[in-house]
Amino acid sequence: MSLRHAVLGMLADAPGSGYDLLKRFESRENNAWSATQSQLYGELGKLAQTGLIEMTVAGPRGRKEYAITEAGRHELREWLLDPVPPQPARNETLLRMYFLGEVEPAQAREYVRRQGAEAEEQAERLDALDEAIPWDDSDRSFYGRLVLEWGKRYAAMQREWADWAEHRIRANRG
Amino acid sequence: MSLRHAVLGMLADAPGSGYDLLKRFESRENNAWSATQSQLYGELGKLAQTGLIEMTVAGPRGRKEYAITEAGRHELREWLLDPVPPQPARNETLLRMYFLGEVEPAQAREYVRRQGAEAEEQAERLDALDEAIPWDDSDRSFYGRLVLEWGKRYAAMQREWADWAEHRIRANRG
DNA sequence: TACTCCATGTAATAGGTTACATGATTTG
DNA sequence: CAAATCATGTAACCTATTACATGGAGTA
Repeated sequence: MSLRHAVLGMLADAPGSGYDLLKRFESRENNAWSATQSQLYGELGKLAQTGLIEMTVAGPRGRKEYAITEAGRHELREWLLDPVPPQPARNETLLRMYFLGEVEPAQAREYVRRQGAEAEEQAERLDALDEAIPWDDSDRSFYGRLVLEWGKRYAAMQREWADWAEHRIRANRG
Repeated sequence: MSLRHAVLGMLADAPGSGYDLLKRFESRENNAWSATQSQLYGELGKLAQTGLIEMTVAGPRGRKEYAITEAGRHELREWLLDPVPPQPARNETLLRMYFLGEVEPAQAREYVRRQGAEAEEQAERLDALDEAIPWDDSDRSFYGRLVLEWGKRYAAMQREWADWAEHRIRANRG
């Protein structure tokens, strides 16, 4: 149940409406978690009901701004220090790799090449993001940068692996 | 809907029962996809109903062995050559990173250190797996090895990142 | 005979996606 | 005033997890 905690964490950073959080999911948080609009509003309702967050400002157009409560902050800290349960791996790109013997080597190569190209694009997006964000000395910036660095390294690893794999397919399968 | 394709792919490799596939998920495929027993049996039923797989042998203890059909193989190939839709990122470990400002620097460091240790264990598991698997010249082995290499590089990247992050926290937060 | 492993299934619940529906406010 | 953006919500459906339930076959 991590959406719950993603929301708590974001509201611990700063209060906001469902609409606000949605945008935060689309930009920064993107790297680590995602949620649909539908899901978000539902979760905000549940969190408010259980008292982990509360509505603080009612704005125009039915805007509801929420803030984390003490109970919510407590829940967030508990979750942060919990041992992370092993995550069920779900990587569709990688899953397909297993079965590429079903298609022509040229198609397999093309598939891998494309993964590499996408990783490169991702690396560029992250570099741009890095330069666009006004980093400061806050915890938010500090830990955010660690996450961004993770993303960069992940993208680089994928690109290097794709290059390697492409050559191997050419050498061994044609 | 990738479980469907994971099952098709595994049955394209070799026929098997739900029980068999479950074990394959737990070992090799582990790196890329996972499924529970419950889900698997349900999916096998649906695939059989739509004719993408068929029961070929009824064994002892109600054992039902399935094989992929021509229609199933066709579906599998189509899926393999489809462009991979962007995957919703869901990485709980990374998600927590964003919010580590909520806890003491020492606790944050410990959290990151633990991630590094787990990555190292994973690397060791993969090395052991590599040596334990009787690789041959088949497509299955060939592409399986590419996936394994991906896993090794991923584990290495995580470990290096964790080391780096740990030092950074110590230097900047205490 | 007891234990382990093989083997399949269902029900309840939770989590996630897509589509539909509606309307206010701001800006050019 | 038209268009873009802000803003929330619901319903239907699909996917995934946990727990429960049952029993056959092989082996020490």
